[in-house]
Amino acid sequence: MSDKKGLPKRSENYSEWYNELVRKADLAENSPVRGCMVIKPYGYAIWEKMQQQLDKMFKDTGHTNAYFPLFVPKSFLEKEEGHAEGFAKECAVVTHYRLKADPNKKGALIADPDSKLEEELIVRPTSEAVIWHTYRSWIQSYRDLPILVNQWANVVRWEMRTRLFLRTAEFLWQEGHTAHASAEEAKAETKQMLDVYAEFVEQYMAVPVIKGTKTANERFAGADDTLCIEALMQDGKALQAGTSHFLGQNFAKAFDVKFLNKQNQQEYVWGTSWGVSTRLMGALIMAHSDDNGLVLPPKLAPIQVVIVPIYKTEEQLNNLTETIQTIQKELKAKGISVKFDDRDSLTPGFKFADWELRGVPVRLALGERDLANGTIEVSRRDKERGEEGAKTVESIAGIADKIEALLADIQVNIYQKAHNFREANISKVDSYEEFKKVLNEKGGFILAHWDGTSETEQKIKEETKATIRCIPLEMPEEAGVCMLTGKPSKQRVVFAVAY
RNA sequence: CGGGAUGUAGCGCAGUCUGGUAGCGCGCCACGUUCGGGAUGUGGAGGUCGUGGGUUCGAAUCCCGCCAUCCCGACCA
Repeated sequence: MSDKKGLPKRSENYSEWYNELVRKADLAENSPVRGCMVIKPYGYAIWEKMQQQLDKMFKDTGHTNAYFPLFVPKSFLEKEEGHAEGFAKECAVVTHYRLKADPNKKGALIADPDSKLEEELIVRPTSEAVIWHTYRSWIQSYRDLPILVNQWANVVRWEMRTRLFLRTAEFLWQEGHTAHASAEEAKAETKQMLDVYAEFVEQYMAVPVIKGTKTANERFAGADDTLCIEALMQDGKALQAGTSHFLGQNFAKAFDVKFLNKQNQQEYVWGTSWGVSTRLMGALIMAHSDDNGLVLPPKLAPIQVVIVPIYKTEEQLNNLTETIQTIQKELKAKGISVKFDDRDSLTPGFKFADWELRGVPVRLALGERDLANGTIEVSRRDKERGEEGAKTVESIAGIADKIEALLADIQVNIYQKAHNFREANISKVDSYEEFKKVLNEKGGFILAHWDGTSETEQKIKEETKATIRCIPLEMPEEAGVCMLTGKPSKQRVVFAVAY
């Protein structure tokens, strides 16, 4: 037993635990380019599962995929004022299209001064600008609407401080961009996609979220309204898991996108955009994992069941292999992904720890003893080592049905644990003193009254680092007074320190 | 962009003060013994000491410049 191979404890250093976990579970690593990451095969497999499910949900709600270019002419970005201001400080800019040998230094390359671009190209920080420019030529009549398009892409935002998955300079995401003939329809779309995100995060990632509206301060640059889902991490900090924006007619006006309505009148198009990114990976990791490693919900685990044979001789392995392959076949028939870990030269103990680290929901261990008894050892990852029910011995007969049920149970249990944690970490406070105290000692979501002004929000942020995560959609109205200014308030809002 | 620190084997580090054959742990390769919770022994491979210059008989070590990275702040849907 050496703890050199173990993770730091969450309780001792949460952020170091996170960093090490991402690395040790083979999810991602830092790249030679500052702020950018290499997503490793195992991490990418999880992202692919997320993509597949989300993509299905988008298509089920009538959307289709398309692809727009990586580069945005600078002039496009200038068109929507709020949008330009919001992103200008973090853009990668392409100025040249050719390299040449450096005359002053052998073997070195420089940007060829003769290849300077007439107009600089911006690596997209988001695609509203290119897409609305394109929509201009796609839309003439109300008959061309709505346009319901999504794209899977990478974007670049030159962040000062980055962390694997949570904030990287380049990240993968999807961005939906829709165009509608009326404000009502666009608003309904905005809400619909928020609901899709919430369903995905809760049902598949097993992470409970609060749906809400962003305050003006936190709103997307160029939107009239931003809806979001907010999740709570195990260290008491909030993570914005997805956003859906009602763009009003802002981009239509900036890019002159009009349509002729049924009354034969020109009208500006109404827009929405919505996105989730590889940051969801961060949410998934932080919401469920423990000091032994990753804990993955079965619905998103690339490997749902791993089988570890326990043997001494090659002959013993051969005896086990037959039974294991039968079990493997039965599980696969049920659509369960199974890995038979027959790596020689690694001890069972090492494999147990290794698969725990990688978050595989169910582990089966089979040895000679089991074979003689017709049994198999079943371990569930959602319970900690030694916890009641973490490990059981089951009969091999009918094992596939049991595992299928177990996977479903794990999915529910993981959600329930995260939900219980969040409920235990939502506090209602009525004074600023209490607010600061709870924030310091406990963290989590804090429900408090706020007078609705940006000044108050700003002041609280400066003094406590907590921001208004959202004005919740599904919480009863309640009269009260702002905890800072004492002015009247009709509803509590959600405060938290955020990632 | 301010403050602090660090660049030595794939990874983590010692060696630098006081210049003199480049080391340790993990990992890797081979073979043996192991194998029901992170095994172990023996042998082996692997290094432009970030980079450019200077001082010196001799530089990882001293001096100057540059580059890069990390941490704290500022910044951040």
